[in-house]
Amino acid sequence: MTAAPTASGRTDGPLTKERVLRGGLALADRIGIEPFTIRRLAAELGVKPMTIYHHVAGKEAIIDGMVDLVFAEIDLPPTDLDWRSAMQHRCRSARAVLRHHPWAPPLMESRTTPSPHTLRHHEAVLACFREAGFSLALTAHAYAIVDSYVYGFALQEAHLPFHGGEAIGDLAEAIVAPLPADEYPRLIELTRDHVLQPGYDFGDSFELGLDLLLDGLAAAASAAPA
Amino acid sequence: MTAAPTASGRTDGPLTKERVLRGGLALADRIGIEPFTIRRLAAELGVKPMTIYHHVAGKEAIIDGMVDLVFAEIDLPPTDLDWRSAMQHRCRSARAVLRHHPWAPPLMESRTTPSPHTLRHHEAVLACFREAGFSLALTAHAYAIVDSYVYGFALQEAHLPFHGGEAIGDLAEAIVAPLPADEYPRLIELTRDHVLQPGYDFGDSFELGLDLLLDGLAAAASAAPA
DNA sequence: ACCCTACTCGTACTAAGTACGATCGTCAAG
DNA sequence: CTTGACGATCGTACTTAGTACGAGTAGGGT
Repeated sequence: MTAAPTASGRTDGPLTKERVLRGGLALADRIGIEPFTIRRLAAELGVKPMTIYHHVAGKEAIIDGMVDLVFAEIDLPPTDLDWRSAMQHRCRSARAVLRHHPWAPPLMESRTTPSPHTLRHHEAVLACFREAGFSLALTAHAYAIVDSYVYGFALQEAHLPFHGGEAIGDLAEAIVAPLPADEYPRLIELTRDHVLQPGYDFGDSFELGLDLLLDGLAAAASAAPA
Repeated sequence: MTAAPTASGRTDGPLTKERVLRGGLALADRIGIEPFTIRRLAAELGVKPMTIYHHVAGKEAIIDGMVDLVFAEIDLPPTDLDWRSAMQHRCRSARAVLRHHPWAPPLMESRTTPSPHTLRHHEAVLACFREAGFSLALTAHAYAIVDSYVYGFALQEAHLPFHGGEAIGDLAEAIVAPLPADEYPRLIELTRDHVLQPGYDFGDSFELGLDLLLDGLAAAASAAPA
């Protein structure tokens, strides 16, 4: 057992599971999940590939651990707010976190072995709904609906080749330009007259959709309370 | 020699791009996208691996083509319905299609080279909103929001190890049983008293969430028309 | 008969995951 | 100080996968 794993920002010393996972997170953030390999992670950590296998069971275990670290970054719904504000905070946090880990969204729902932070997160979200008076059935619906939206939005955002409303022109232009204008008029119209206009930001849609869902859930909850 | 070269009964004739893609679709539906390999696809098609490369550019091109086939299966919003019914129909169709191709959701948004059916689909969706009087800005929002929800829901559904409300018990039980009851009370409560109850179906949440979004968009559209 | 073209495939190179066993640093017991 | 045990590290090599290269083969047109 490795002693003294206390320091969080330590870069030297013996390799630990912690350092493997944090290194993996940094590497995936930098190069994405597809070219993420054990060999590259080993290079990132300054060790040889097989060294890693003495701290984790394999690549899958590394991915599992990295996903759990991502869940750990997402704020839980604050317990001192009304449920709507709390969920809004949690969903905004999730989106912000997932923007920094674009590789994560497709993986977060595909892990079948639950990890501690993941479980704690789900527990807190469920508690938020239940303590607001949501029935079990409505809680299950709300849980599925809100997560679908947040992950789906994050998934789309992750695959956009631009961020924050700049540098969008190149790609959108490159995609739309060669299209026959008479075949895809709406697509071209939207791109040229809206997406390519200054100030456009795909992410602006997030708040609107989240508001629609939370408003709708609030109405459903008051229509059929516990 | 071109006729029936192999013993196992499969469609004969020379290999075509069409047959490669359809075979890939069938293979991915059967085994998933992770173990999907050129060699396995070749075996599925009754051919040697390198033969495939004379019909498609590479594995990426195969995935692109398969994703486009999936888009082709999704109904376009019918033009003879009001926009809300049309979008509802399109979204239900999308969900139904994606349930048959659980590997597809994470890939459908990551293709940067648009294919014909994909473009036609997006064009039709945009036309549905625009012809209903949605402004460009609201159309962009609606497009992002609805797709986030549909893909996110499909993504979750794809990773559930059960379908249609049966056989859920084994896994849910196996996951929840070893959890400390005092640490995750809400999680256990929801699982035991709702998810494991007869008649529960995760997919039932889809309609509710879709209704909330479409209702909200309708309100937004009438509040701020063209 | 001859060649052109399309189609198929054998061989082999590269990259990646990882099992096996050797090496090495460290430290307690003698 | 020596010794031996143990955990961390790594060299080597096996396996699977994508795919480049070029050889064989079958029809079809001249």
